[in-house]
Amino acid sequence: MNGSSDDQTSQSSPQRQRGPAEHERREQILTAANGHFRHYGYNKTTVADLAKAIGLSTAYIYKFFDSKQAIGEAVCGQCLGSIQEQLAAIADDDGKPASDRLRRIYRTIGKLSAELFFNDRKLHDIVLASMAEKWRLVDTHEAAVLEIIRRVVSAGRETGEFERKSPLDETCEAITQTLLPFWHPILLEQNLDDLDKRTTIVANLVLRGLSA
Amino acid sequence: MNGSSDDQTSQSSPQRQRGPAEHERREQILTAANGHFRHYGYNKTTVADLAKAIGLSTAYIYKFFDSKQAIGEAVCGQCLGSIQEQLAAIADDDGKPASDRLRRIYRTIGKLSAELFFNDRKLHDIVLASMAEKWRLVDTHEAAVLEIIRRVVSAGRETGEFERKSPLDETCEAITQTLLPFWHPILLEQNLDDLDKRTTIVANLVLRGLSA
DNA sequence: TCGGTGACGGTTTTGCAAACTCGTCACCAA
DNA sequence: TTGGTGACGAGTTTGCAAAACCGTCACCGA
Repeated sequence: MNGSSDDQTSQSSPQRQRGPAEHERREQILTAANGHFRHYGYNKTTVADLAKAIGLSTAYIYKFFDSKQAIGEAVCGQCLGSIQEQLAAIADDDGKPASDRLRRIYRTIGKLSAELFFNDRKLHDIVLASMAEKWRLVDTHEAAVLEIIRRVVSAGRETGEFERKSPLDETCEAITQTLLPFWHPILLEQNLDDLDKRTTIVANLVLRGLSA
Repeated sequence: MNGSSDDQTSQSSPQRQRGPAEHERREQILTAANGHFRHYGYNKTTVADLAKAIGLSTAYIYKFFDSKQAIGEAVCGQCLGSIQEQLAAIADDDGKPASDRLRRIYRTIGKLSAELFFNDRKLHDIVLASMAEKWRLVDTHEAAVLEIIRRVVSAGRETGEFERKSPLDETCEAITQTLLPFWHPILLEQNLDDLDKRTTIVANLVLRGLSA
C-alpha cells in the first residue's frame, strides 16, 4: 500500500554538448541512432548496438554525447527542427496574406506532427520516452513555434491585416496554446480523427479574433 | 527486437450498467471505491478490498458493476460530473454577459481540473489508468463541455453580443478544442505553470473572435 | 424473486536472481 | 593533443515460478 509515485525528473539542464561540435563521428552516431531508433525503437536500441554498427567502442560514443538520452534528444531535435523549418517557410512567404499563412500553419503543424509520430511507427516510443522523462525538447519546440507565430502576426499587423490593439506577446502566446492539441504527441495519439477539420475550424476562430 | 506495441483497447462500449440502478449497495460500493481510490490509489485497490470494507463478497459487487473498470469510470464520472455542474451554473447565469461567462468558464475549468487531478494526489493514478486504457469518459466529458459552450455562445448570439455569421457548430467545436489544454490531465500534468494566465489570454483571443 | 456467497479458471502482478546496459576511468597509440 | 579502447561498478531490465486478482457460475436462504 505504498505510494506509486516515481519522481525521477531527469531534466538534463547543462545542455552543453560534449566533444567537438562538427565532427564526422558525431554525424555517424546520429545517423546510426536515427536508423536504429526507427527500426528497433528507442528502448531496444543499446548504445553498444550503435557502437557496433559504426565499428567503435561504446566508450568513444561518450566522448560526443553525455548520455543515451542526449543522443535521443539530438535525433528528436532534428525531426522537430525539420518541422520548424517547414513552418518557418510558410510563415515567411511574404507573397501571401498573413491570414492564409496562419491558416496553413495550423493545418501543416497537424499534418507534419501526425506523420512524424505515427507514420514512422517505430519512432513512436522515443516520444513516449521523451514524455516519461521530462525532456526540454517539448519546451524548445513550443518556443520555436511561438517565435514563428510571432513573425506571422507581426507581419499581419504591419500590413494592417490584423488588429493592433491587443498585446502582441499575449496574443501570440494564446495562439500557441490553441496550437498545442495539434502537435502534442499524446493528444495527437488520443485523437487523430478529423485532424484536418479541427485545425481548420480553430484557425477560423482565431483568425476572426485577429482580423482588423 | 520485437515491437513494443500493446494494443489492448478495452473501450467498454455496452455502457448499460448491471443490476438495479438505484440501490443502497451501489452507493455503498461507490463511496467505498471513492475513499479507497483516493487513499491507496486505483491500482492498489482490489475489488476484494472494497468488498471487505463494506462487508460483502466480491461476487456481489459484480451484481452491480461489470468490472473494476466500470467502478473506476463511475467514480471518475462523478468527479467530472461535478465539474460539469459548476460550469453549467456559470453558463446559465443569465445575469451576466455571455462574454463574462465564457471567460469564467475558461478560468474555472482550468482551476477545477487542476484541483481534481493534482490536489487529490492519489486520484492521479486513476487518471493514468483511464488514459492507458481508452475509457469513454474523456469523450463524454468533452461532449458535455461542448454542450455547455454551445449554450453560452447561443445566448451571446441571441442578445446580439456575439457575431452570428459563422456556423454555430463549428465555432463551438473550435472553442472546445482551445479548452482542451486546460482540462486534459496529461497536458495539465506537464504544464501547471501560469495556468490562470494562459486560460485568460486564450479566452481573450477567442472572445475577440466572437464579438459582434 | 431478491439478497447474497464460496469456490474456481484464466490472466495479471509480484519477487528475486541472472543477465544486461549505462556511463566512467585509466590507459594506449599515433 | 587527438583518436580510441577494455574493464568495471551501479543501476536496470529480463525470465520465470509463485501469489494475487478479476470475473463467472452454481448454489443457498428468505
